[in-house]
Amino acid sequence: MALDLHISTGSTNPIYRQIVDQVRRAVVCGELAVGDQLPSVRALAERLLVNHNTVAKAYVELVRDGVIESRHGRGVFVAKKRSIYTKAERNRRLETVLDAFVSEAVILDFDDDEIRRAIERKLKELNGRGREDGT
Amino acid sequence: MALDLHISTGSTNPIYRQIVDQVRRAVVCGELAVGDQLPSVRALAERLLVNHNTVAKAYVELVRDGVIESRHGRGVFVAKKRSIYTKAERNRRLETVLDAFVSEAVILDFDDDEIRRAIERKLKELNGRGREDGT
Amino acid sequence: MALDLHISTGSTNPIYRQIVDQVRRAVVCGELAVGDQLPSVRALAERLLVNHNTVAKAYVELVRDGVIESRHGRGVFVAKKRSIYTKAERNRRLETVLDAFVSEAVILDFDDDEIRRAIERKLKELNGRGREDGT
Amino acid sequence: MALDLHISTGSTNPIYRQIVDQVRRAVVCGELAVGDQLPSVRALAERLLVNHNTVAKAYVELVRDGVIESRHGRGVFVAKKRSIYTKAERNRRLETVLDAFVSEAVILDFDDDEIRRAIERKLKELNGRGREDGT
DNA sequence: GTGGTCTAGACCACG
DNA sequence: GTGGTCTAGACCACG
Repeated sequence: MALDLHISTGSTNPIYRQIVDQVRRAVVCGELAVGDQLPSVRALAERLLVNHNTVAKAYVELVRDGVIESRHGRGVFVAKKRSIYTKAERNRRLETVLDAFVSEAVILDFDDDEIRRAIERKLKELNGRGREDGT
Repeated sequence: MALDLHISTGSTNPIYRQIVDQVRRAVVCGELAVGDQLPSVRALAERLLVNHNTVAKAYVELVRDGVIESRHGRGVFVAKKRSIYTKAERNRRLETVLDAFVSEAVILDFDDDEIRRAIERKLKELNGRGREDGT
Repeated sequence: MALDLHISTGSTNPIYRQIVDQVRRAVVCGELAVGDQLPSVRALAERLLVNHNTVAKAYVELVRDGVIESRHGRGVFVAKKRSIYTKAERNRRLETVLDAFVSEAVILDFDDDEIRRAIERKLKELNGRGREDGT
Repeated sequence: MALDLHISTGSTNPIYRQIVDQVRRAVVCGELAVGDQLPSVRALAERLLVNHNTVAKAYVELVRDGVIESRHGRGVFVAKKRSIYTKAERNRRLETVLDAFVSEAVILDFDDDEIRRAIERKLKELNGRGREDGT
């Protein structure tokens, strides 16, 4: 299955962030499996109509987080999953995105049950797409 | 109940964003009712020890989004609630932050139950601060 | 004490790496204490005669590793020390630099005792310069 | 004893570097004696499943550093040991990798004893592979 | 003034 | 052909 990325230039979210997030999501969903090769920096840049440095920046961040690995001269591949961060650091990072999510939901005037249902829907969606539980 | 804001300078979240979010949340939670007066730009800046341009920027955004309104020469007040976003737009915005949250959580290797518990904890935390359920 | 950095353009080590390494070393040695401000991206770039993007790249990496933190519009500061990486990840990273060190030493024909003495000398040097043990 | 090389494609260390380092170490450790013949570029490339240009590049570097010598039409042999670097240069090079190693270890929050133990472990590992102490 | 992002284009290292 | 680094220069967000 070809990696399907789309970036929005009008967003406050920088382009390289959008790439990072979408690749991570593809890995989480099982669209990309361990060992799969990603498009080359230049090929992806051309496809997304962005500068190659922007793609490279996204790939560097993904490498640093252990999601992908770069084999010199050969390309970029999905890495074997490994735990990089301490429990404290993982909690710190979870808190950041949790805050962003719940605040935005509350500001948009969704109530607690709507938030719960949204979460359940999304978890089901992910589990359905190739993620074996007990991962 | 006086508006209780606290900003953190070390955060990646810009200060003006923190102000906007906390005011919005206070309105949603009922800590601030329609017609309540907010502190003046300069008073709030002084209290929070931030630049007054930063507070002004936050207020501009809140006015633009219809949360507060400025009455010339009198001050800034909580506006009558009006829905700005269509249902579809609200859902679209929720989906964005929901995706960001759940995929980050999964990448960080939290399982479904940990995610649910994190959500419950955060909701409880918010409800504790004056928000009655079903608000 | 002003931060004293020097980069060598002829090295195989990229410029941004040299900056990262030297800042880390300065933090380790106590030349930079928690809360100290680093030179601005542009000021440092000018001083080192390199492009500001190169300095920015170094700072981004230091932020990602939790060594420094960026306060928007104010500058970059030495962060409070926190453990980010798991034991396994720390070991993995140690192994990489350990291999590089010992291989090079062996290739240069230093014997085991010379290597031990070099390590002792360096540890003493670091402990003498503001690093309290039990850190 | 046949030259025992193993390269890891996933490493950040380029393949040609891995070959260079391992050959040098084999010479230092006595696994390869003066006058011993090395496998041909193509034979080694085939054995290691790498591009022959990669092996050639490694051999060029080893020749340049005086570790091996190529006898036209006959093959590649371990050269008579000669010191290329002055004492000062050897110390300078050791200092560079020593700094990199110790400061990374300290940043990763390993204490002095852990560093010592890591060194001992690595030295033992190397000595186990045919290097007699005092070599 | 501060850092962050992006582009266009170049050159290098590796295989 | 692959990724990595760097420059010069631009524009944006924040305070």
